Amino acid sequence: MATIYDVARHADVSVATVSRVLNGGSVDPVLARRVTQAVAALRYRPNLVARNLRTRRTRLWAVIIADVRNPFFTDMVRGIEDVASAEGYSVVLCNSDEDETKEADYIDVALAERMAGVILSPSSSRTEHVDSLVSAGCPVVLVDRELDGVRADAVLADNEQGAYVATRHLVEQGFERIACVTGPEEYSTAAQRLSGYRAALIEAGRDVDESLVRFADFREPGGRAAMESFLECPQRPDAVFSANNLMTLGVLRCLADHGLSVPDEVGVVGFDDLPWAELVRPTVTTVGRSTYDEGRVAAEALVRRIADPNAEPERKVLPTRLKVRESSVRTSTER
Amino acid sequence: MATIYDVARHADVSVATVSRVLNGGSVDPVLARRVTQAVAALRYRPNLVARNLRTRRTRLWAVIIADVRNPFFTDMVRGIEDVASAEGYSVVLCNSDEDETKEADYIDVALAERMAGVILSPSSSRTEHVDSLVSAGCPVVLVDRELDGVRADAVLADNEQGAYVATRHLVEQGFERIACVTGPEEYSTAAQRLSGYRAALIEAGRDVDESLVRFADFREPGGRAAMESFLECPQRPDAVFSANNLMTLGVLRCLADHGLSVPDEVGVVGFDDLPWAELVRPTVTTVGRSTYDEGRVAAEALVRRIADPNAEPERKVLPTRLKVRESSVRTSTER
DNA sequence: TTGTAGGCGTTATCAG
DNA sequence: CTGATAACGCCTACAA
Repeated sequence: MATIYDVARHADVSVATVSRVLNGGSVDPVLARRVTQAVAALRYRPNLVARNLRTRRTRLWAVIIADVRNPFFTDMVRGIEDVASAEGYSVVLCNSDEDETKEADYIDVALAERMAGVILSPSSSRTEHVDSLVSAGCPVVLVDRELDGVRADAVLADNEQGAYVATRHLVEQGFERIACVTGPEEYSTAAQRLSGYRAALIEAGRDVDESLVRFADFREPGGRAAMESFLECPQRPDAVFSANNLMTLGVLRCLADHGLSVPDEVGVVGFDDLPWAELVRPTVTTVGRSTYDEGRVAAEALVRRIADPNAEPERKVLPTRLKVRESSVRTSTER
Repeated sequence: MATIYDVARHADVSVATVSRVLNGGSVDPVLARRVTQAVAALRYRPNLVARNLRTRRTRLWAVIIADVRNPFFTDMVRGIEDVASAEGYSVVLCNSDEDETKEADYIDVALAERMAGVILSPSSSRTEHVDSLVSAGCPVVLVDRELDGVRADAVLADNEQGAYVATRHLVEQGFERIACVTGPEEYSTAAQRLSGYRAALIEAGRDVDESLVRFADFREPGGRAAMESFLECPQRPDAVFSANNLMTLGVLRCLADHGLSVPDEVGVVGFDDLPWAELVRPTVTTVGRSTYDEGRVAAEALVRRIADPNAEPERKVLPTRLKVRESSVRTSTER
């Protein structure tokens, strides 16, 4: 593979001149043309590794997400990519798979490869890995999930409000025993969505029955298992609020397996959109959010952070919107 | 950020010794311990950019996929990641978004960053970008889609066979006018699946009506539009074979919008699994494949290719399996 | 076993 | 404007 020296020799100029035409310094048009031709002739491509070493920076962002199979994250990535590409960065996606160890590994790579910035949706409540990014001076933006005590920008959904509205909707529909399947207790999203659920029940003058709450794993099998366990209760719930899309899928599967009709026997509302929410019968009521925008806003925050490493961290909360569909609406003759 | 020189000074040894304890050379235990302590004290992390430059290699794989929002690709990535991590590589995911330009950009990055290898599902039939990888000596494995005239390993599904079985199934179910929505004409997968569809019709003694074939884009809106156009035909089809998962989603949406019942008015079979195939009513008949294995096999091929850059390229074809569900099965009293 | 020194491919500084 | 040359941080002969 040709180096800048080969090009210089071929064009009969110095490496400095080659570097200048490559990076836009001022250089005699005649020499510039010779260089350009040599570059083409030798199929020369600058070695970014060397350039990165010399300039001590990179044009790469690491986006470390908790689950590539979750449409929420992949949709969000689109928003990130668009901003990144407009700003001249390339995005590499890393899938931590809700695994703290993998997350730590990718953070190490991002740090060791001196990536220009990191957008992270943490897969653990341990702050040490993120702290290592922050303290190393690597620009980092948290997305979707926040971390207590970490001085970093964060872009989040209005989890509590979204869960509150969803639960209140179930109350208004006349459901009596409303259960909640939330995520791992240590995740901010799980806690906030649970908290919104509780707030709605309390506001309605109901007492919060802790036996109707499950902490699952934000994945499909977890949602399914949680629903399964509800069905074994002596007093089975007549409605469920599920705190993310994948678990909603599991809840619906479980209900289908048991031949329970939705919403007549069990009403369902899920946090996060589902690409197929309107295809399922019944269609699924969801708490939607502007996923693409969450990505875009996070990317813009990263751009700002890179430009000004010492700026005060910002915490941006984006609104959610309840999309009422069939799974939560009782037919009027019911009850 | 500390360098290897800082560590050497702190431990009162030479940089060579530090390097040796870091990379496993033989070194006096006493010195080794001093080094380890210095590393910890200074929070030293080797600069991979410098290491990569010096060793002229990387422990990074680029996985360039055509669509992060397609569950097929993200599932496949899991298979790749597992092998990569076992072999000591890190995987960075790049989303070309079915866009030839983005794909070219990511290929450039992979090349310029001197990544150890690339797994690619091409977003175009142009071979020049892939050729630039191959001719630069970068190990590359094609996955899902193959490219004519490119000397690279490829891991594929048995597209023709899968499409053939799917279509034959529709024939056997008594559907008369079976349509096909395939992908962009230049993609091997689109062509092979169309070819399997045709083969089944011909075998059944039917003539292939080209007005029942659409070349869409492998995305949801494309599938929807294609189905829409079928419905405007004077002789509307009574069944559809859709050549990928996202387009199947679009087809189903279109059918639902028009209030057409599946499978009684229109039978549906889709290539690729759908995570929610069994949740939709009716459940969806699909041509499933072992997605995780495709990723695993591709990764293993890459490992082999890295070990032996001059090995003869291999072309691996993995089987598919028809999963018959409700969307393609006519009730016996029908017709 | 240990240390010295050269070089990986660029960019940046400084004379000319 | 152009061209030598010194870093960037690390690994690795080679010599001790």
